[in-house]
Amino acid sequence: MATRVDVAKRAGVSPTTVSRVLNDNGYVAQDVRERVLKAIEELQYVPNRVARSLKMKRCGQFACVISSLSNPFYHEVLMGIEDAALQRGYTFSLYNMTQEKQGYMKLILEGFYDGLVFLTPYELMKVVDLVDLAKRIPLCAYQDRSIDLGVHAVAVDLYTAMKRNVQYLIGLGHRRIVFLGYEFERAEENPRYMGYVDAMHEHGLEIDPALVQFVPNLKDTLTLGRQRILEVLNRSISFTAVAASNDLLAVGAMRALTEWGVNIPNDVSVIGIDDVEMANMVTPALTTTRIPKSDIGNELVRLLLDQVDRGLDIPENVSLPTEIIYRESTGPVKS
Amino acid sequence: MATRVDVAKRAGVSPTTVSRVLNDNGYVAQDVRERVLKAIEELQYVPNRVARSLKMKRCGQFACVISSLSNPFYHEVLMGIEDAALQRGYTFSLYNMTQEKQGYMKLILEGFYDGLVFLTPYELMKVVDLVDLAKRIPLCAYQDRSIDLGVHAVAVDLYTAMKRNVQYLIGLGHRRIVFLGYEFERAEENPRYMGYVDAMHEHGLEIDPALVQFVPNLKDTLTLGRQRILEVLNRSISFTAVAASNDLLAVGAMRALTEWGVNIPNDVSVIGIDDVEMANMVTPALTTTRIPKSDIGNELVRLLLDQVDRGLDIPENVSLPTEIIYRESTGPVKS
DNA sequence: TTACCATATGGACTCGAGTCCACATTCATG
DNA sequence: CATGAATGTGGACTCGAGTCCATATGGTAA
Repeated sequence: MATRVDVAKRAGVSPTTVSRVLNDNGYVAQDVRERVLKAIEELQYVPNRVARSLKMKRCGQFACVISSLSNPFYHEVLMGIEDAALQRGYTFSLYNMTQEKQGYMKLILEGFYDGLVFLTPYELMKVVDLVDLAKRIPLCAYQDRSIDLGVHAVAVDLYTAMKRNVQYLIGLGHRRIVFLGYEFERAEENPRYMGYVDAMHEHGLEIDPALVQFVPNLKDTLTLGRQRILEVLNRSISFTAVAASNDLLAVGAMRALTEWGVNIPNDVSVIGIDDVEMANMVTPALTTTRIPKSDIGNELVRLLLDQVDRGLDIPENVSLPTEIIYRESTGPVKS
Repeated sequence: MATRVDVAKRAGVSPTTVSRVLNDNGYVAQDVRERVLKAIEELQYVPNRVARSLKMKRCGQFACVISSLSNPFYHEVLMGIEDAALQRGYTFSLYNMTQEKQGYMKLILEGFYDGLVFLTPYELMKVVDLVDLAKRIPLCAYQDRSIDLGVHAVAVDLYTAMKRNVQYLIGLGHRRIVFLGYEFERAEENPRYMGYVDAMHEHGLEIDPALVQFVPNLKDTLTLGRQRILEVLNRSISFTAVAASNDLLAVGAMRALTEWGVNIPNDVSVIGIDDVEMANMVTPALTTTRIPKSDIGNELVRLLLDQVDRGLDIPENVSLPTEIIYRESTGPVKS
């Protein structure tokens, strides 16, 4: 690999001048500039980013920690991150981190990254201790809880999202609505569950424990959704709608219903949250609340670079809006 | 951030000694070692990987170029890559590259990566000119064609995979078998298509052009699969089985069949290739040929590090075995 | 003519860690 | 006791690029 010195020799100038040409600062005579550019061309010279990083104390790279590549929700977020990052000359590394694999945390602190994006469930953030980490490296996170993480964060208002979904179902005449979602240690930190509860209460509807189906926060979301609804069906609990916490759970629910010969949406309506690609693929197409996933990615990068460039210290919290996408899986209650 | 010099000062030794303690080479007195370790602990010192990389001309990182995160096939490959890489102390950056975004190629050559893994369709590899690129940086690729890329590559024998699938269908009594897959410029470079053709011919079956359904190599594989099969159904072309080139196409086909009220596998059998997670999620569960995806990731990393560590120059080609996973979407022809 | 400023170029130091070499010790062996 | 090997430590240079400062030339205004 050719270095700056090689280029300088070939062009008959000093390395300093080569730098000036490359970074376009300081004075360089036109003919010298051309000679240097020619030498660069001939030697196929590409400046060494490692050396540059050492000097500049900025390496133009950040790490992105996720915990499951197979969750399609994160794909679009990642695309948003990549777009925003590359646009500003940043690249990013992907860490597929789980509770067991935290050893890699140290790798991340080795100065190879200007910042860190956390795209993992809250459980993992808690274990890692984000606040402490943020003291050592610029950091931001996406989170789906209604709590203050104490670090720069992007969130969407899932409380409103779920509440709106349930209100919509109630508006269609549904009364026996199954909640399908994750269980948090503290219910009040669970925006989706609270949205469900409040929407029901505001319409004078009781919460029937039999209709509240919690699912552990594991990999196989689709299967888990199917299992919960199969159980409800097996226990002959009556219901006319399912409000799922995400699209994978909703699709799992749809699969269970289809297996039982239950028609969607004539017998039971199903609504999700996220609007992943699959939501528009299944039959019937899933009505769901769209989360602006690539916007989340963009905001995460913006928050990160704000810290890197301007050294912002006070944690900023961004909340992004959502909207219902009406498709075929929901309909009025048949009398 | 504390540096080696800070640690040295605090421990009352020279930076050289700190290096010796860290890398565990050369002689260090026991009490000195302990003092240094204590200083490291107190200062929360982490060696700077950028500086180390500059000196060592090895940065412990490679880039992985893919062209679609949403293709679930690559997830497991990526996991395999990550596992193998992190195990050897390497991290990797993800480049979600498309034909339009090749500008990033230059970023990759800036010495920030020890090697490059290509996980993209052949079309992109061709445009980028892998052979030329391989002269500048260690490189390896996963490919799904029966051609020699001229660089280190991992492949699976898709010809045999498809041929075995079709033979299996023929063994179940099927004669009118739809081929659903991508179209290559040269058919002889299309292992899946050739496998289909040869299996048919070996059983004395003609290739009916109406049964050969090519699909452009675009993002929305699932939808495209559905569309092709819907068209076959609309044109009242008779068939009793679909041999799809991958699981997404197969699932798309299943969706089309279900929409038409065609029973799987009683009326039509469907078989795929890949065995992505979704294959076991759909109803009925998809019979498919499993491709050892995480093994592919492992092999790719091995090939890459062989080059980095031992400077292997002669392109090595690895081929991995496959097997049929029998599930519910295939069955004998009903008379 | 002198003074000053814009233009143009190179020297030398720096970033943080690795490493060769020089220089002290200490210890065992002939 | 002398010699050499094993042990222990630090100085100085290096990796490749950025940048401050010194220097040189040309031009213009006082």
